[in-house]
Amino acid sequence: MHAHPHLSRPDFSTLAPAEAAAGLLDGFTLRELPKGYLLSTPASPHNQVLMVRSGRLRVYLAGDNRELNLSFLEAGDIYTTHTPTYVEAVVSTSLWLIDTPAFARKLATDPSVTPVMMRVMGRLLSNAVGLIEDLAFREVPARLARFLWQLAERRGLRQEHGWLVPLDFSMQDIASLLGTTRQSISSLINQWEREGVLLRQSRRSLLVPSLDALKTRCSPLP
Amino acid sequence: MHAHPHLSRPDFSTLAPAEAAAGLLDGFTLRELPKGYLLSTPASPHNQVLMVRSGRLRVYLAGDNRELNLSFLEAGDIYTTHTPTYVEAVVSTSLWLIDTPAFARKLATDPSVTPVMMRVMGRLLSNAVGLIEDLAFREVPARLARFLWQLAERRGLRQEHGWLVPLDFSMQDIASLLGTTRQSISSLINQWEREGVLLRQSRRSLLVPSLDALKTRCSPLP
DNA sequence: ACCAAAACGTCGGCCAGCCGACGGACAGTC
DNA sequence: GACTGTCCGTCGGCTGGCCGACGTTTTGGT
Repeated sequence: MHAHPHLSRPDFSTLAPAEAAAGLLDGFTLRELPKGYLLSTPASPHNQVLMVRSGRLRVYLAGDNRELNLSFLEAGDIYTTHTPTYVEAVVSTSLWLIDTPAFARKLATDPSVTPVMMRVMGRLLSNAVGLIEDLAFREVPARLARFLWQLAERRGLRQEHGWLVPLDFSMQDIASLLGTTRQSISSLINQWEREGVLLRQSRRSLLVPSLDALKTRCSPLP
Repeated sequence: MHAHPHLSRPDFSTLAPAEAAAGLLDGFTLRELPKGYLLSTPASPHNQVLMVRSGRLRVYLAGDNRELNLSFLEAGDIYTTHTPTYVEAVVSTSLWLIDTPAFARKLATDPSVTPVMMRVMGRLLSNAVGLIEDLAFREVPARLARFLWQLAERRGLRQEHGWLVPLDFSMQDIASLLGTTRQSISSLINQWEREGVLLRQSRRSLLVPSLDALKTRCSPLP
């Protein structure tokens, strides 16, 4: 199994602190984006490389009256607009930016940046492939189960009666991440709550008594 | 508009002949694969970088009794198994291979390889995003129209009564590229033939009288 | 020329899930 | 407290296209 788009963070443990502080961000400019700002569209001419300092970006594709979220980027996340997507600040966000020509020069002079960049692109690729697998092979319930399961694995807090899973996405957000509709997600979650797989804690968190119950729902129809 | 997976070729015009001959392939080993050989699976432990010399590779994902082709690789194509896919020789194939650790060393010592690799990964990413758009936003007829249209753009030969489009894929191959079934493709092609959009020339080529007829079928429902 | 295997054409049943619609529950804000 | 915007729950109708099935055509091997 490999990672889901929206849950993976860059692997900074492999980045020497000196690099992170000194080399890597040379040449980047710091920018503040207001909430709702559209940083990039598929049509925009020049690519760039960015790293989020604080806030939250949404990376998405848009089709005929429908949107598909590829990923949400938060503090520390790196992204490159090599690929034709929309990038939008969902809250006020500050980030470091550089455009591709400048970054290419940087790559040429400082070879230590290359492995970082390869990892970033590799991760983007894995995310994309994961989404393709979801869309092509899995039904909506399996996608949601996988999503929640991974969220619990990564962000869940062990509690007395299960895992407390923080959920700072609206149902519309989740639907767009999984390539389905708000209604389908809403119905599923409520059904699962009736079945005892989930307990709604607050508005923005779930309690999952047993991860196994989720895991069994990850496969098509056993 | 951006490229479809299965139709793009690497841009060697940007590669100085000296590089192509001398630097790039240093450290690669030449291998011959028999027809049907499975070079790589999602489970296989170590990644590699490869370039096809002759023959044909199929890159695909497998799900529950279903397969999805990401791409077919032919002479000159470069690929990296950074991402968990199956790679299989559909005919007897010869290729240059190197594994990632060795390639990483190469990248570190010879910075001129970096841009080539970035382009390759960028292309893979664009292909993946294109597929996601297909699966998420477009219905099957639109996917097929787009596929044929791009094939005609790239490989089509101008003829007296239209474009002659070579088609060295079986219908099953096309279906798997577009994330649908053999039956749907078969029905569509025959229907379009009845409507005069297509003429079957030989078994492995089509004659398209007007590309516009295809183009109008690329959008959902106008 | 022959036969097996692969590829193609077509039909109908069936269902996941999209879509529109509408009402209720929560914030904030004035 | 009323006013407004965003989010959530639920229902039913409708449909794209998957699936199984079966017959026909083409290919390739010996």
